[in-house]
Amino acid sequence: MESLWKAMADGNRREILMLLRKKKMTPSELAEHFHFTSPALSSHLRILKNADLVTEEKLGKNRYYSLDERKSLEVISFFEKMWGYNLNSLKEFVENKERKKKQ
Amino acid sequence: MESLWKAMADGNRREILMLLRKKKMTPSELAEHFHFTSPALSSHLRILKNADLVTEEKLGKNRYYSLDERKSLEVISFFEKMWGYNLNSLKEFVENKERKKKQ
DNA sequence: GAAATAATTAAACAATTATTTAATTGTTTA
DNA sequence: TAAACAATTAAATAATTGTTTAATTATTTC
Repeated sequence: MESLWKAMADGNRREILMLLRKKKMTPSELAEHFHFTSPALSSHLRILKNADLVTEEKLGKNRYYSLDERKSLEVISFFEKMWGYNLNSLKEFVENKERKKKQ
Repeated sequence: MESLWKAMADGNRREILMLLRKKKMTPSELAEHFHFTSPALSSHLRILKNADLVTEEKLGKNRYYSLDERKSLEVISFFEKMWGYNLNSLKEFVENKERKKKQ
């Protein structure tokens, strides 16, 4: 839990996660979107991996990183507990948003 | 958004938030649950306040801190966007959890 | 098997964040 | 109005995190 929050606390790392939403990517591909060196990127990816926010897959000389969905549930349930969102009010929240979208 | 994540990244601050779930509290009351000095506590409270996670209310020589619910929605919708939870799958997630609870 | 590529780890340095001690502000009450 | 209390701000120090350069590992290709 601790490592998850620390991992999310950095804006660059959140951006990496956003980039990984649609497809798995190698560090080289990711690097095109940032200004730091590859060791810096590597370090961010390791932090995300230790927090189970991404998974790593070796293929020849490339490594592919992709989003790991499991952790998001953990964070959402933390927020439920935190703000006294019981499940019903979270459901209401979702439904309200749906209503707004349709307008 | 940035300050929100930074604020949540610290375990002590998350604990403070947990303590504030049920009732508003003064720094002195909060201090009973922690080992750090009051300036340290003060600093954490300021960080939480700047992130709009708590509100402050002055009453005589006391100050009461309470949870500010608004921000939680912001984080939840970030997670929705991030993990491609569209609202329906979030609703499903909620409903699955409800089902499990009833068993 | 040498050269090129992809990515990492190690070590040093820079920057940020957290904690403490000391001093200060504002409020109550004797 | 002086003493006590609640909490804060300021300044210094300690601890953690992030970034860089340099060296290393693993894989492919010529």
